[in-house]
Amino acid sequence: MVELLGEQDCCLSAQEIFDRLRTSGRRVGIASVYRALEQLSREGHLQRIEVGDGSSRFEPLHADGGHHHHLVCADCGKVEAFEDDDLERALRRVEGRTGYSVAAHDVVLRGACEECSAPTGTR
Amino acid sequence: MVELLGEQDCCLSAQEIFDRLRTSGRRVGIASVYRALEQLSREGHLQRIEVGDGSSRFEPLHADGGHHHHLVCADCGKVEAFEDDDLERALRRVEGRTGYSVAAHDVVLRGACEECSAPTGTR
DNA sequence: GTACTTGCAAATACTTTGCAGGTAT
DNA sequence: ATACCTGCAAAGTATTTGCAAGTAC
Repeated sequence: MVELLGEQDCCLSAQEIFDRLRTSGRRVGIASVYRALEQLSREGHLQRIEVGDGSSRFEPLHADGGHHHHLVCADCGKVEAFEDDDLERALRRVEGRTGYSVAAHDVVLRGACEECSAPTGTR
Repeated sequence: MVELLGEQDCCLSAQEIFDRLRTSGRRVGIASVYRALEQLSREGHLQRIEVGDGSSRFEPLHADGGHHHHLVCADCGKVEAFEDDDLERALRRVEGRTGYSVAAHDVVLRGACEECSAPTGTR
């Protein structure tokens, strides 16, 4: 299961992980998936992310420092990743001002994706 | 209930709203709270926010354009608001690049608040 | 044997829905 | 009367926990 997560580049929900493990033939229980996810995020290998679909998603924190945020289509539910150095810099500046020791940050942009926002006649 | 929400400057969970209404003597059901919240966010008066505590929070969108994000203490669960123009600018730039018509954005910083991160001996 | 991990089922938490009773028109 | 809104209780979904069985030492 750790291997499976490592292969993913973007966030997965617990249910998606469970389904993939099952499809790949492993007889696991959903409880073990949650247990593993909880442990891995406690250890700092995963970040828990909420995109507003009612469930948590989990994403591996790549050791190479690459770091991204999410873009969620309010219409079709698709989740995409993006990264932006300017944004990261602005975040770090804010974090410094807060008085908190900020351990993680999370940015979600919500809107209509190109397909879903295509004006009538474009397709 | 609309009045109650209007008085709040930061986000409340459905349960908190329910409790306040009950405390203030109104005999409402939790279902009506959820129904009102759903309607108000559909109409664009409220923004739904997830801070990772397992429940949704709702926050009035003030007509005056003031707009803030959230800082969550990973330890005690406290939620505070902050705003930063630089961050907003960076977000708008990213939004323009995405190809999405971004309707809302949401930033959550997670970490230990000043009290919870106080080094031993400071209290 | 003990200690640890696992899958299943039951329990819990948050949210939504069905429905009967109430109010307004 | 019809149409709409409400509270309660039941249902639904996501997540967590208890426990018996399995594995490693």
